[in-house]
Amino acid sequence: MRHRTSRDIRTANRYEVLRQIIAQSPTSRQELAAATGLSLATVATLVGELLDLRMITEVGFEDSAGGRPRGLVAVNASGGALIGVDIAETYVRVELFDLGLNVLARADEDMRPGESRPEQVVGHVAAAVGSVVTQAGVEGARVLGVGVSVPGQVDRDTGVAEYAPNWDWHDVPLLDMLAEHIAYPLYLDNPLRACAVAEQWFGAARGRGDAVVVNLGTGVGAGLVLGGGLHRGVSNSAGEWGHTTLVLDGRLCHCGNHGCVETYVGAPGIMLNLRELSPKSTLLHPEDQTATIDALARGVAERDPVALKVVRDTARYLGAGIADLVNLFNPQVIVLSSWVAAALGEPLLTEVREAVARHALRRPFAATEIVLSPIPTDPVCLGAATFALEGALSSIGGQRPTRRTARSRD
Amino acid sequence: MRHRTSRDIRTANRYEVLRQIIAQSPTSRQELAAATGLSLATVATLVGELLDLRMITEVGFEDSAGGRPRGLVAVNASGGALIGVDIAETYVRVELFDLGLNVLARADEDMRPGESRPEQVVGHVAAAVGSVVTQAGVEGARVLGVGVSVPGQVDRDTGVAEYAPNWDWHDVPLLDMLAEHIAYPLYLDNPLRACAVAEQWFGAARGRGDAVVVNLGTGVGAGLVLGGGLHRGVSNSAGEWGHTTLVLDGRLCHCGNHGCVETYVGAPGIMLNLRELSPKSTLLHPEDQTATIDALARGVAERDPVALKVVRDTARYLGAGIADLVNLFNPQVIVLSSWVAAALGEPLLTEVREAVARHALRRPFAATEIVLSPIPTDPVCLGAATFALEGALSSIGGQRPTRRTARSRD
DNA sequence: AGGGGTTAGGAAAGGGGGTTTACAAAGTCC
DNA sequence: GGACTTTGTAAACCCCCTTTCCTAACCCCT
Repeated sequence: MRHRTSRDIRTANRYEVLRQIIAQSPTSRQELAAATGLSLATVATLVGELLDLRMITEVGFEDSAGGRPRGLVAVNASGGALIGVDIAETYVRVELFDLGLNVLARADEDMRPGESRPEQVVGHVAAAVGSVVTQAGVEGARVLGVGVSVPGQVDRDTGVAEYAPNWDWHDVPLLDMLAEHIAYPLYLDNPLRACAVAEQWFGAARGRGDAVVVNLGTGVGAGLVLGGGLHRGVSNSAGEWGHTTLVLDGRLCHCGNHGCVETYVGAPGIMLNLRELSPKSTLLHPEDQTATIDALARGVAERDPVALKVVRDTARYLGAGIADLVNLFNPQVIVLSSWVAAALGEPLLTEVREAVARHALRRPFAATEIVLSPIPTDPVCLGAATFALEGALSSIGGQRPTRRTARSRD
Repeated sequence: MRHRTSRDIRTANRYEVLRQIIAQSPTSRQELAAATGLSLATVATLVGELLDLRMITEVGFEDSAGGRPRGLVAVNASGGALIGVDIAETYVRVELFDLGLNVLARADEDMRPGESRPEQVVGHVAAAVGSVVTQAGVEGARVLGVGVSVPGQVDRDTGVAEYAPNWDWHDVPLLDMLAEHIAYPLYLDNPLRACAVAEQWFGAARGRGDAVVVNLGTGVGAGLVLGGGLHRGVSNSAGEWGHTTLVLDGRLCHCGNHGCVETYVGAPGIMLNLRELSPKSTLLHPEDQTATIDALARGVAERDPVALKVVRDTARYLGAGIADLVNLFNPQVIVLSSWVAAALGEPLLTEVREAVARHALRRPFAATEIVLSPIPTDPVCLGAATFALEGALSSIGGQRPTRRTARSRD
């Protein structure tokens, strides 16, 4: 249990100020102070730091009520680039962002079922990272860092993928291997936490002390934002909500247990819900999760009774599971994220809200918002890039206090 | 989302030092520095503060390896008194502690089923508090504070019991009402968090950053110690684990939901497990939870097959539920607390460990210890008193720096 | 008995951090 | 052009922790 130091306070405040600037660009120091609750002096110092780092720039002035005009600052989009890497079971996706977190370039690499050796995956990642840097035409020096998300349990400090169930990896020194191909600072974590941090910085969890980001994809999990920070647990594997028991002695899960949430609301689980209801439905595309979920979404839009029923059943399971999260964590907001949530959208959300209302305790439920993720792009890449951003912001504390040298503002 | 300030660091360190002193009295500054990871200078300042407050005293010297002997400090048991109040459905229990957290006096007041009005409860509390102060013969001035635990949802800042399901209280200004009868500083919270804080200070969660305290009584809940602090949630109702769904469409719970954990592993749930297995068992004492649980415990000790089976069944439910906690929180330790856990003891623990092993993910499970609470007395009273202790320690930050006046050591 | 070695603990200096206060800068209004 | 307003920086201050220096207190050895 490491001690909290005053430096942590500084880092947290730096995060908060930059978050706020990214969220609302351009903005004034006054507004930042009001939004963050910090004093004007502190905001001014932090803004000065960020200006020195060229992460933001002064962009003009705003009339004040009869006095000196407010100076405005905005993200300096071209002040650097961040790269997010989403390693999944069947593909590697890499996105390059500017500092406004806009996607400048993207590269996808498909991985064949056989390609599961770490060396092969590392090769794909290196190729894709090289590709986005070339595409975006940024000089390498401007890349502030590369965040890598890999499913499973990782040690973010040593950069080791301790356990990745997809490929049966054990203690793969992924970051060291990548470092041989990639010269930028590297950061490792898993998709659950990537999505959580993306919501915390840019999504529905912004400014919320306690939030749970529910990830609905092929697998299912929850990213926990508690007390303003990511909760990681003692071995960095907190948030394994997908293997929570929802139905005692229920469906068999690949984890060996029965009745896991994932077997009912993960994409394969939803397919099973559909198959059990209507084995011959045309909505069902065996062997293709994405197609099936998309077909369901279209079906719901067209008021197809089978699709409606499947979504309702799924929402019922999901609602019971989310109600548990509401009761346990009493968060301000629960965010539904990842591709299944994005595909099924509002209809799912509505049903889920009703189901949660039935299962959760009244008062905690009343305190909790349930929303869809407002993030339009791949949240895993964005979150991974955010790890790189956080890394860049933390490391500046380490070096000397960056004495501001005569910064002219004309 | 309030900001963290440098004062919070000080308070946390103060807690840690005093915790350590209470745990191991007498002790030296050197040992404290090693145990807390703080510098010697900081430890010395904090120890000085506590000496000034008369919470600890210098008690002698210890030989060092050939140099100046180490000064030893110990809790000054008679330096003050703390009172913990445990308000439950059918009784009010009040205990008075010295600063070593030893029980000096105890008072129990039974409440008849009809007596549910706040005024009546307040009357009982006031009477019992008066009683323990008289019994212990301490001067009133030495009482540092009174911690009150009431089941349900409370607002600890305003001292309002927002919702107490036992008596259908809504927004009762409990602390204001008590303040008319009790002149000491008052602190309000609920039994879940009281047990958690008791474990954090004096029990199995000491020194652990992440711990879950599972409360097994008539009701069931979990106190969450995350990142070294209590997690309260946005409306101070985090930890309502008892109403987590364990069996979809299972037993009806008084909360209106089906299949809640509480209906299987709360005392009434265990009685139902017994009744379903063997309706005419002599172990069953209808209308008397305590007697039934005690009978079960004796039955297990005597290898009664029915008792063994009931405990095994209960442990199976409990294990599935606790496995969810292991997966979600990835804590260092899970503590089983409250009277049902104490009564069923080791046999329950053994079965629970096996059941959790079957349900939880392998790696998080390997990182988590599961233990019985080592606290021998009523953990709720102890925890409530601890709230008063924490209050006394926090408030000293507010006043002036207590300039140390010539403290002679002869 | 008196010095040298060793360890404990206090006092002062130093480096972070945040806030308050004072003041210069840059406008508006009369 | 002067008075008023508002912004933003600089300086002073308080809090916190650590490092460094020095004295206190004890041991051992001569």
